[in-house]
Amino acid sequence: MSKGEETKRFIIEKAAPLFNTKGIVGTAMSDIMEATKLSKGSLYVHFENKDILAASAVDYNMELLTNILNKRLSQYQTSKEKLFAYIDLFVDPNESLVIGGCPMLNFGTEADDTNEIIKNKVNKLITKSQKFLSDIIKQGIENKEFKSDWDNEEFATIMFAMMEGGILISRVSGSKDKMRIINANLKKMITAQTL
Amino acid sequence: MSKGEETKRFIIEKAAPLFNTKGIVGTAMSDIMEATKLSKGSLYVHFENKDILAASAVDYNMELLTNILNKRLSQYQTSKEKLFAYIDLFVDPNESLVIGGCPMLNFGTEADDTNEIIKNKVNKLITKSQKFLSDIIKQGIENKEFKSDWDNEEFATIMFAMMEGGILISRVSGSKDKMRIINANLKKMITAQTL
DNA sequence: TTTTTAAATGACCAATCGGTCATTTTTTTT
DNA sequence: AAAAAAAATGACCGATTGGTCATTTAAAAA
Repeated sequence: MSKGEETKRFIIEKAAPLFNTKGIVGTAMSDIMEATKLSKGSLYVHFENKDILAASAVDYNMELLTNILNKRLSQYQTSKEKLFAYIDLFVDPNESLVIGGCPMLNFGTEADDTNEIIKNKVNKLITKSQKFLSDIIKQGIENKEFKSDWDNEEFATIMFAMMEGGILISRVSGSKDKMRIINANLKKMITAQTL
Repeated sequence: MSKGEETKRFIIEKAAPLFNTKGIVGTAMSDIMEATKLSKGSLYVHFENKDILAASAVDYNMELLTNILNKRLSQYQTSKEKLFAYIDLFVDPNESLVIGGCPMLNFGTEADDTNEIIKNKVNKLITKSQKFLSDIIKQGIENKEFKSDWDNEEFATIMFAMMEGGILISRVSGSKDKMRIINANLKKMITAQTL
């Protein structure tokens, strides 16, 4: 990796948690200068403007979440174990996998009415996340782990929505109480479909 | 209502949808000047600073949502009808009851890490919303509409989380497809508890 | 109707915003 | 080691930010 590529990556790594906690509009270039200890001119050597830097940071946050998820879930064998592990990864939204919380929730709500590019990025990851879940279930059905008539795509949507809603509640209340309820109920639903 | 009170209310009414769509940080006083056609000085006659105006606008958005909900649901008699009506009010998050979408979702995600005052306001309304739902269920149990062993508070949490998650998905995708799935499943869950 | 009080105005302020660029410093290539 | 290319700097820019205030205008009280 050349010096330039190294610096570019370094900037993204430092900027990503800022954007995810303070929002895109709420994060100033001066914030990133401070976090990186780089001059303003240096930031603009690597990024045309703030929007492009923000988009890179959004991508980074999303990749980070995806990578952590893939890594942790690869340890488990059965589909049920994977689903349970997925659920458990989000028990405490105040100890988030990614600094600032779920980037889909954060950037999705900020961008839905104001930033088409970011909105589309979020939409893609949400779709991908649901497919990720429905694929695990599909596999489980094929392996005779789950009932064959379980609607995998429907459950993936429900599970995803419940968890995002749970993250919102937990982050705002500062407590994981409600998330625990959601997690327990999701597991109950999965168990009900287990053979 | 005195002239002053009238203007103050007018400013809040015009500012509320701006804050709910563009966010608190993303809305400038100049935006509100344009929306109200009032001078900057006039805005500051009625509000000490932007934060206080924003807080008032957040309150207004929340009251608006609460009032619409109470009004629409008061038409229905049975608990099941009320729950179904509640669900149906949110089938299309892109035709939102309040301009800009759900204020709990919008302000909650913006404020959770940056604005304690707004975060607490959102937390209160989320708690209240869940109580609103669990009270309907409780009433239904007392009226022998629902099974007596149905955990009303748990279901209220699940239902609320699912709907907020569904709103996020629908707003970002621009389609109500996933919300339809969520709505149908919530109704199925309720029906399963109906005597 | 006169007096008092409140509301509205818009010029003005310092601070900060995103962004540029000539110059210097550091890497990389030759 | 010399030459060329890339990276880093920081002073500087115009525009916009939230906010103030003396002055004018309008509403409320006497």
